Amino acid sequence: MEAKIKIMIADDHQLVRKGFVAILEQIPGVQVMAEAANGREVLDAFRRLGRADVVLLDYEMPLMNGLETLIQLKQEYFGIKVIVLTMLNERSIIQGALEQGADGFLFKNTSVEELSTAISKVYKGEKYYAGEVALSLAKAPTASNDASLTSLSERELDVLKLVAQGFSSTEIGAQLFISPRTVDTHRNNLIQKLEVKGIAGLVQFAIRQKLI
Amino acid sequence: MEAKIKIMIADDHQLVRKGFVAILEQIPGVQVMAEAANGREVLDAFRRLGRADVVLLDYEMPLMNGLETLIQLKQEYFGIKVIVLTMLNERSIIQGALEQGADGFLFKNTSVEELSTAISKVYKGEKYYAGEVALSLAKAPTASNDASLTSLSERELDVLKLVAQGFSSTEIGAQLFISPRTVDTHRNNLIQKLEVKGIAGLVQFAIRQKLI
DNA sequence: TAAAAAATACGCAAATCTACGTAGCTGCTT
DNA sequence: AAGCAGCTACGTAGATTTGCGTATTTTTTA
Repeated sequence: MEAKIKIMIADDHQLVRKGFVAILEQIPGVQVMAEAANGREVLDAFRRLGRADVVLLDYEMPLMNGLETLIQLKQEYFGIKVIVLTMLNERSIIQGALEQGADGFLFKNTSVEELSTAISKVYKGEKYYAGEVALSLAKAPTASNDASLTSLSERELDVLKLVAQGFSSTEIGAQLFISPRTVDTHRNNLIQKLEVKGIAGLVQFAIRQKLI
Repeated sequence: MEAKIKIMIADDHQLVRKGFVAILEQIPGVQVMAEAANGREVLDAFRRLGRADVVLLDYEMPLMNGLETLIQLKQEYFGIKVIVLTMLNERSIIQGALEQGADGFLFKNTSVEELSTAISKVYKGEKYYAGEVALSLAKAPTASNDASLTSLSERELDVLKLVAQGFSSTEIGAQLFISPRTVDTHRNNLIQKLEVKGIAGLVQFAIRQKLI
């Protein structure tokens, strides 16, 4: 009999996480090695208990989200297999995960069978992406999805957050110790970069990116 | 030996739902009678399979969310016990559920033990609310939480939606066939009613209320 | 290292928003 | 019928946003 596939699970919602554990324990050939409520706990667990074969990462997590965790894991543990799970079908999430070398990508509305398939494939060194992944990537990337946060400068991010919180240019200038006119420039550049309409569009973007 | 508690589960994410099933099946005295991906499926299942003892409703669901389902169930099935589950710790959600007679209220980061406790208590006719519930309700309701949508007029809602989408007063006036000044008035009344700062605050409110 | 690109900062004018008021009209309740 | 709430409309004045330029500094790239 072969050794079981050692799995580590990260999801911030305890009930959901325990649910995953319960599901996985019903899959033969799989062994849940550890659980974590966020990315940091995953790294801690690796240091304490040694490496897992496959890591199941929920994307939406506090402290350290799925993408950040994926990057760290791939960097520190050569050959580690990671499957990213998410509830949100958003191009930016998918793209980020795939760029960082996620071995699998699934949505939370997939079946237990698909999860099982993904785990064994990924374990064998293959990739497994849910069908919706290709669909989402096929969609022409709009600036607001594509440019996303990475294309914004530090300063622009500062300004964006404050704008989205309802501060005026004058107030923001005072907080950042820059001229209100400079704040205007940043705001305008943001509006252009993100291809949105006015302050309202910026607030929408900020909220969707969970900046506020 | 007593009859098992018949439970119905509703959650739109298949993997999460299956996880709940797996968890519940490990709890003695409990029997999962049916699953549903949304509120409508719950009502269908009741009609097809008869009533469950306890219904576990995820709040966030498409087609018919937890609150709407709760209302329907309480209306059509006297004495039915319902536990509402959610990921979001938001006063409006909690308040709505309790007002509509939810017998239990839990967050998705509770433990399996607490879930088990809640189910058996609720089955016996008692109420079970997670500790955070009281905390959230204790927080003084701000206008933006309290006044919420109900205190806004139809026209104000129209204007709010358009403002949040980034249209200017002039554009909105053209769309609604009213003077831009009138749009200004509505916008200003909204800002006052909701006690928010400017357009940014309105957009935030609109998004949180899922108006856009 | 020089050229190019990006980030940062500021000016100006027109459009817009914001915060005050005022006021006629409609539909509903008392 | 009077009272009330909501919708509509307008005015003024100051603050703010927005669109369009320009310039300096920093970073990236060739």
